Amino acid sequence: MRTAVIPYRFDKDTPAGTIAERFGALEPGQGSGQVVSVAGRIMLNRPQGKLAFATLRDETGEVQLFSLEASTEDFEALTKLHLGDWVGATGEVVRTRRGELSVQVATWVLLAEARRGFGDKWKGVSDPEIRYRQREVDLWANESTRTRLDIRAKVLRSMRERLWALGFTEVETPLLHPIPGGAAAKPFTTHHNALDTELFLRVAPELYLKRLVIGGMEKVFEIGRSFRNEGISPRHNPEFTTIELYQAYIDYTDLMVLFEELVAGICLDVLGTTVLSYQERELDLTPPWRRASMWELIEEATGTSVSMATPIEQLRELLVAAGAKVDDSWGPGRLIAELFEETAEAAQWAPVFVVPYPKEISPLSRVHRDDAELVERFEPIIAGRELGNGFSELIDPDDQRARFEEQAQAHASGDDEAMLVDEEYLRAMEQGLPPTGGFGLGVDRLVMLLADTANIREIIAFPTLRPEVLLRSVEVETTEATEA
RNA sequence: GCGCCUCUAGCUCAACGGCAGAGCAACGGACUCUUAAUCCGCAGGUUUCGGGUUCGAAUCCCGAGGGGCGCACCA
Repeated sequence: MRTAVIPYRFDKDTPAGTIAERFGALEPGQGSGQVVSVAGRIMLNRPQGKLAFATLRDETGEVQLFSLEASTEDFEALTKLHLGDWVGATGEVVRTRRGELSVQVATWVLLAEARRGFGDKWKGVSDPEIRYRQREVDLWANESTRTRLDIRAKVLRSMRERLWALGFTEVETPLLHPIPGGAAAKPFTTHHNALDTELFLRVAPELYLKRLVIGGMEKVFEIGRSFRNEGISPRHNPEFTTIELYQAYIDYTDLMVLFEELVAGICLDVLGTTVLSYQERELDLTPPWRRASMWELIEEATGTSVSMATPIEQLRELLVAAGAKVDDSWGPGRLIAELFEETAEAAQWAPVFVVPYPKEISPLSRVHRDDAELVERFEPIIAGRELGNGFSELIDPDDQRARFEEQAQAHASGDDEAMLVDEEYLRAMEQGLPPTGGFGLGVDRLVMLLADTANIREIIAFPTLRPEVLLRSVEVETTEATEA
């Protein structure tokens, strides 16, 4: 290995991927007279006696390095580079006799050594253990990994640009909450030493965002992480990204339009079409999406007609017949919602807004203007999965207090996902929340659709895994010796 | 949390009750137009770990650990 000191900077002036476009007209065996500096990783190395070929890859693409013992500095060392080593190289752009556009290296410098390599040079790395735990390896070994992360970045960018264009203000609210609120979920718990107080990682930003609306921010959104202390699955990561959006003076019908337009618009920005292929099946996101009630969809799926007026015993029987558990405390609303999830939800492929929702399972939604048992809430279902949740916000502080108290009672009797009474939020509501519509959207789920992945880990750079146990005793001894 | 599947060289994989192997990477060498270059040579392993059955275990059984999938829960 070369003993030269690794430089602190390198004047890279040409992305590898731009060379083909700029110098495509060169004939085989011809030089361009143009000297460029490229930098990246050695992906393949083909020394051939007194000349050598190597494939250099950077973020933009690949280019061949062509070296000659007679004219390339430190030729011997160049031919001994390892796959994965970072190098910077400077030389004329030429096309070799065999027709490959190349940088004919005059000078070069090692920028980093790859001591570990990147797996099989042809097959790469496929072991999920390595792919998820050592994403840096996966990113280099598998091009599609980079593509998926790029799609995620484009989704976030498009989302922001579209909302900015609509006049929304992006805000940030606390991740550390004194009371977990805004969603039915088990929180992570932590502790602040100086305040000597228990804090929770947020399960949803909802309540803080509505307080900003109370404070006069009429159109706000937040894109960020929430945390739920629940199971991990191909569709669930303990930390996940959502966008929540609130706009004063609009209701749930306006929200559905906003939602479908936003999702379809993002899809158009990222993929150039609103008709995509997901898991080898066509999925058309072109608005408007269907609006349908739970009972309508249940009837379609099962042939059985149900409604909020169906006798509770019958609903219980149907749910048991569908193979689900039934809790005695559940009213008709919860039973119908469970029945829907059990029998009809997974079958919804094309986008559909399930609307309205039972009041019983919606502690933050405003009562439906036409039916006291319902709320003005919807959930968009795409490819069998909930993509989000939205509603006309509950604005009456007295009603909100009553709903919180119901939740707190459920919590006290063992439902550890039920909410608690949030006095801070109730006080804020008493300042006056105008009629407001708000929705949340699972960003990871949306990215999964656009990136065509069935597993959420594929579109999260570093998904949550059980911590790795590395044997470090030798390093610890070294450290102690140094300190002593 | 429960169920099913899986774990062999750095990577990708064979061997499936009878001497643990190949390709790539690595290491040494040859080669003046290669494209997963080619050729010669060399090295690489507590078969995830711990028990058990057996004359003999990577292989069969039990347990532990990591991972994947399904269920549950949700976005």
